[in-house]
Amino acid sequence: MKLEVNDIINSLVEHNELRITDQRKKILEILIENKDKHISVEEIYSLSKQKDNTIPIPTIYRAMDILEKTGVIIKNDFGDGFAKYEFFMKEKETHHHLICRKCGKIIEITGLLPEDLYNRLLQEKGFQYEAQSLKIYGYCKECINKLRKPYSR
Amino acid sequence: MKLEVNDIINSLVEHNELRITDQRKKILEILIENKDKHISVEEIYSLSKQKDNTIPIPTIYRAMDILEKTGVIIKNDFGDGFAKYEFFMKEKETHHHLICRKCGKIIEITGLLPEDLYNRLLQEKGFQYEAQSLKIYGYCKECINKLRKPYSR
DNA sequence: ATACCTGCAAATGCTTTGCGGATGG
DNA sequence: CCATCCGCAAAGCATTTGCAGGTAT
Repeated sequence: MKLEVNDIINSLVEHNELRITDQRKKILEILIENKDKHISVEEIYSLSKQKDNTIPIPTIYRAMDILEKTGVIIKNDFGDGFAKYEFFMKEKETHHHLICRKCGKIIEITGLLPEDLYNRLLQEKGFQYEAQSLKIYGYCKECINKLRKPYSR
Repeated sequence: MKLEVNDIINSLVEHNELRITDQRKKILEILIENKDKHISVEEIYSLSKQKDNTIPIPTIYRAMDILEKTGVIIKNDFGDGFAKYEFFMKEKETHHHLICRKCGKIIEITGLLPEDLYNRLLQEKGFQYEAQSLKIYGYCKECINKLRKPYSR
């Protein structure tokens, strides 16, 4: 764990002009400890508070911007008002997200898209999509039965 | 045009307990005039100002909430900070959205998903997705050549 | 009559910014 | 040494809400 943080940090320093500070190290630790989740700035803030020292919200935002630009994390906006971040693991299979409109639950899925979709979109539309950037909204198992559908033409 | 607005209004009144006001009529007109676009509250506000009377922003938001709940419009969050609305046309083929991360352009696509995906997700994940709710982020033709990709592990 | 709607101002809540002081390389 | 970063307070900005008066049905 500690090692992985340092690996990333060394790589960052090597390839970029950014500096390594205690705050950024701690943020990276928290991100790695939660690498299977989608975590918000608020949650990172709380977790830093539970550890020794608290990292102020603006500092976290600034760190997230840099980590995103350098490809260490992926920023997601699932429409619930909080940006969500996930640690990027190149080893992990490309996945996409199902988002429940009611409870906000995120379900990860793989193998959803046709194999040739990337090339098809590139050729037909000139559009080059990002891995993991696909989102589908709807309702999860638990929420399906709690719905009302008032009016439709 | 006028007719279509009135049809919708009559249908709304019939099936719901909501009231038809001049403001809501005007908003519906604007939505229909822009039925091929994705339009923001701010744009609706500007367009109402160009017509005879100006509809205040909070009134527009409240109308949009109701129109969305009743299925007349679809609300979209493309991640640029503004909710975007499109008039729902049942005649139109189900479409999805490609969103350019750089310029914000929206490209509509159809026939993207495998036919059986809806049932597969329902059975495998218990997830019931909304038609038209799929989004893929990436870069459009025009923006692809203006990019930099700094660091990747 | 009365439940619903409007319009103004003010509040919300996530995110960003300005700036003086601190610090990594 | 000095460019970058931190931390605090304050600002930004889309969206929401309270409330008093208005309107549709």
